[in-house]
Amino acid sequence: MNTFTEENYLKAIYHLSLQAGSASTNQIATSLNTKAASVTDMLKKLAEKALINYTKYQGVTLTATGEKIAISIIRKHRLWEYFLVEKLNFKWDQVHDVAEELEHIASKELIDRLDTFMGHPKYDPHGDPIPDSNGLFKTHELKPVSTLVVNGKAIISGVRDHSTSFLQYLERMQLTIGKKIKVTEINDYDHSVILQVEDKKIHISREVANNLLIAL
Amino acid sequence: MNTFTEENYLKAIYHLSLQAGSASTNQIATSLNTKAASVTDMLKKLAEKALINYTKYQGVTLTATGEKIAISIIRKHRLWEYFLVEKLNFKWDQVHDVAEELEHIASKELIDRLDTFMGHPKYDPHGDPIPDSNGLFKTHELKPVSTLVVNGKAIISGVRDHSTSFLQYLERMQLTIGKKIKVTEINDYDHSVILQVEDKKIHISREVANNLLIAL
DNA sequence: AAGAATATTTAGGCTAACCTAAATTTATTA
DNA sequence: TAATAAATTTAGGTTAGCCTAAATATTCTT
Repeated sequence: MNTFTEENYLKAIYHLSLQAGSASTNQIATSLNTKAASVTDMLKKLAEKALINYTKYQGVTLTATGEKIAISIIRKHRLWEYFLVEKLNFKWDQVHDVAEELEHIASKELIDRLDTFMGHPKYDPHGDPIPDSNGLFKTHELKPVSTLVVNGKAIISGVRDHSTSFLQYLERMQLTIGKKIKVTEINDYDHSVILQVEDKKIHISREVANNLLIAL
Repeated sequence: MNTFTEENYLKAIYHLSLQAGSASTNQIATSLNTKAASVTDMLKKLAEKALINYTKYQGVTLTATGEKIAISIIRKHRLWEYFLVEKLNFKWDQVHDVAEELEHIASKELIDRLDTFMGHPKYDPHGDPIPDSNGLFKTHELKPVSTLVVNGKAIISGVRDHSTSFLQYLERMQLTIGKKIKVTEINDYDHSVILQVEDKKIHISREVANNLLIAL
């Protein structure tokens, strides 16, 4: 088995690679709140264990084995988040840190039973897909609200920014997963957007429109 | 906060002290599967943090602070065991190792919500009392079956041995928590006992009678 | 109460994961 | 393309928790 720290590295590399194709030492250091030198140490170790492809100075990608582990951690993270919100009534902005701890509980049986207990949910509270027990899931193709044109309709389906403050903002604005929206106006000057949500008009900034994801 | 290892030491010291009043270096080493020299290191550290009372060669006891932490870990352990059995349908002999991991999840809010979700259970699946969120619980005064006389009646309420094999044995014999029993015979020679449980007669050894706990 | 047995502590070392500072490589830009 | 900037790695050090072997304290036995 792997240490918590190794698991955190694998997860970070997975997420970073999704965006850029590979992860650099500095990106990993930033995302794990550690220093580049520490990252280099760990990269050697993970490469030694054949969990990453690493050539000095060139950034890293996960091997098949490494990816499998990363996905299993993400599965655990998202299932626990679902549990915390749906069963324990946590708010969606309160669950991340606790799930960061819970995701390292090793037992596969535990997580498969938890999955069954909750009825095999497909998405976590933030709209991210939950891998099944074989590690399969659709890498969802969501677009930001900012890609909609006037009169475009869509359903709020995810977030690009998972920070507490953004999630709290969305909750206050009632811009939560599953809501139907329609763009009624786009401001040319600052790219802010006015949305029709149920019977309300909601004005959001360009930044929010970029970080709020939709399905059509 | 404390490390997982520190928490495990505090828990071990708590359990050992319950029996003998204090815990010795060797007892702690045995119970944590480590070596006496490692224990001595940790005892110094815990004493430094004022979590234990330690004088060289004299064994240790928990301070009030140390005990509070130990009890909070026991609360978490037992609540998780209850969850695993009652909600996820684990068998009572399968939950210990997973609970050993879960008990170190820090969030107090998590555990209090979990407690509420399950309806504030008073006992875990093995009959051990669950401390409430203030750390209060009745240190239960159960006696072994072996203290009963012929025709004595009681209710199975706990176990002294939490090993997988003992728990599996009890399950096979249908000697589970809550069952009403009556002693129909005691064998003078080997101190084995015949119990009436529901409509069955069950023959148990002296060893089992010593490790199975009852309330009257 | 002295010697033997047992328990405990000290000394010195190891590994995982972190750090800073210095060296080196890669990327950028004039 | 040379020089500067930025990114990365290496060198050397720290802490937590563990270990073995040796030293010391306590307990038991006679």
